[in-house]
Amino acid sequence: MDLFKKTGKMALGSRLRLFTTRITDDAAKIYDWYHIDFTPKWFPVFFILAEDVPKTITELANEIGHSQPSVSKIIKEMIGAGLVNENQTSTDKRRNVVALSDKGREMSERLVLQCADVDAAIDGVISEAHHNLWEALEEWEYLLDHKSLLKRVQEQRKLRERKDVEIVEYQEKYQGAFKSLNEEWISTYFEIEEADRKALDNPKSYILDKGGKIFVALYKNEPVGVCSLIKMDDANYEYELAKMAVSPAIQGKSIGWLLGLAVVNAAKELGASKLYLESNTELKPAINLYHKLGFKKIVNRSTPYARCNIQMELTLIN
Amino acid sequence: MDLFKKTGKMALGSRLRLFTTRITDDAAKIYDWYHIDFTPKWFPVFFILAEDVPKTITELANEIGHSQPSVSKIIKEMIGAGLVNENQTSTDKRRNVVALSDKGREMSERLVLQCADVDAAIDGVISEAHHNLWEALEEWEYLLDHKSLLKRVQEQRKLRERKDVEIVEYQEKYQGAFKSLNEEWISTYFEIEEADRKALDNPKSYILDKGGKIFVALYKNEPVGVCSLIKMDDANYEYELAKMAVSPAIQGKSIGWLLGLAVVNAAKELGASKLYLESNTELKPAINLYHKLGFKKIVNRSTPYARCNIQMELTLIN
DNA sequence: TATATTTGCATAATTAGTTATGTAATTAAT
DNA sequence: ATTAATTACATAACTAATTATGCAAATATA
Repeated sequence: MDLFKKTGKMALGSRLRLFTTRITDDAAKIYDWYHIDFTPKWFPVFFILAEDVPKTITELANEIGHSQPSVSKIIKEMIGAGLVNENQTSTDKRRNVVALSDKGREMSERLVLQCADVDAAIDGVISEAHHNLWEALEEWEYLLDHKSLLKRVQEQRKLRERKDVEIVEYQEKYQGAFKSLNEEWISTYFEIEEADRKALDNPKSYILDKGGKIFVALYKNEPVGVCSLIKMDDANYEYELAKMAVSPAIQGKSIGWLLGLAVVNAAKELGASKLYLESNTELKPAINLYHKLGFKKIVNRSTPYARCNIQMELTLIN
Repeated sequence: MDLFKKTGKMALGSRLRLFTTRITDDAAKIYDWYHIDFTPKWFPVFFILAEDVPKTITELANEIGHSQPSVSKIIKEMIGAGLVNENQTSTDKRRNVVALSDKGREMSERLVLQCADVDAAIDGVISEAHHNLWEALEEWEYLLDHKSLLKRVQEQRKLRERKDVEIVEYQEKYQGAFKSLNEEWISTYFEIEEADRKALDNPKSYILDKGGKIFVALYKNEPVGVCSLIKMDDANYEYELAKMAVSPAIQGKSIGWLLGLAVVNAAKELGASKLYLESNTELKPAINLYHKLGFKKIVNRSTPYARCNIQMELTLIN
């Protein structure tokens, strides 16, 4: 298929499907040529039963990796072909214990030679090829058991998007973004308070000049998130993490996490021993993020914000 | 799947099927995760249309290697999803020319990033694996185009069966087989004649002592075929190939061919320049075999056998 | 020009699997 | 000893492909 040279690996599934039908079609022809009245799809079930241990439908399904109804149907067909007997003795009347019939056992013997020929033929292809398909399948099964394709794609996306994300220090030109990003989420969930307005309108005098810091997350060079480290006027805490805001349009790119890390690192560099924050339990993703950053809930602090119903701290052991 | 360690390569088809569904299921989850309303089975058709050249149903089917009804259905679904427009201008009213809609083109752009991530993820698996699945598939497609799996299995069977076949020179103990194998086919098609009886009862005096040879084909050490090289008493021909008989139970194992070769080679070794035989056109497989050995039909020879209606010769250019 | 053949496609029926569902038999829990 | 939960399995409905079939349009042929 020339197509797959162009599509890239995205079409792996399609390519596999096409290839699989090709192999299965040939398998059917092979049974035919050996004058063996047999269907490729019976093979896995038949193979297990050829070990001559009676099995239930469900046991067979588990061993061959099919669904139970699939085995149910296959067994029905094989009974029709006289290869299998059902309802072998069992005290449990729910179970349908099946085993090869005499005709089945006889067919099993006849299949041995065919199996040997097919095995040799496939080994032939393998030896002609540079890349071993059989081994590759085994490896892929193992690797995907370990980490699914979905998971791997998710990681790739993160990796790609991280490349587009940059955390920079505040500059005058980001004042608009600093204000609007914060106003967006505050007004969505709560009311904007006087304390907010002061800080958002005058970040320089209210945050930076007092010894705080503001970080801006740029996505493709556009500001999409902000977070500040605010110097506190308190005996217990020197710094507060506050005014964290990420554009809702750009969720799932770890921007909150990166901003949080930047603030925590800045606090460490400034020699802070603890970091404080206040928030609201309604904001579940935010609380989750704070937990991930290592913050723990504390109690009994006063706050100028009405919306605050949870307070947290992070101990920075340098 | 542990099963496949036991079954051997015979279960390649089953293994591939299982693996394919696994990949396809994950692919569906991936589209989902990207919030793209798309089905893996649309991908090949979509990919072709994304080149922005309108195509007919049949053209698409050929390019992606599906049947025409399959594409017909896929297109119907994609029209339903608003990704494709049908009945683009065509003078030929049978043709259904389809192309991406604006929504389809937009989706194509969104898919680019996802494709890149999937590609990278699959490349990741490939780099973790020792055997390259993608390359292996490409090689197998090529190798099976060149020679099908069926053909390869047929060859393996021949090879296996040849190992059980041995051509040996006549010994006294094979006299019974020499007689009965010949009597079997002669009496099936014709009458046993006096000339037959003499040679079959006394191979030593009638064939060997006159400077001829007899070869016996053993299958698993049992005599299943015979053929003789008989010294002739004729100005034109020194040797005749005769009394070729193969047990009907053991057809298709090239035993006739091997016996014929043995006789021809013996004739060459004895320095014969031509080899003669007579037969009956009723015996089509035999005549075919003689042709394959290089014999050509000749005319106007007398023969002691009533059943003979064709005569052939082989020129042995050493 | 009329007729036969070929082509393009939709629709129907089939295949080999899947989930979803219902029911009887068994086991666990009160 | 009931009742609730679980289990084993068959059956039904769905899925993504396939072949088979039929019909209209276009092309070739007489």
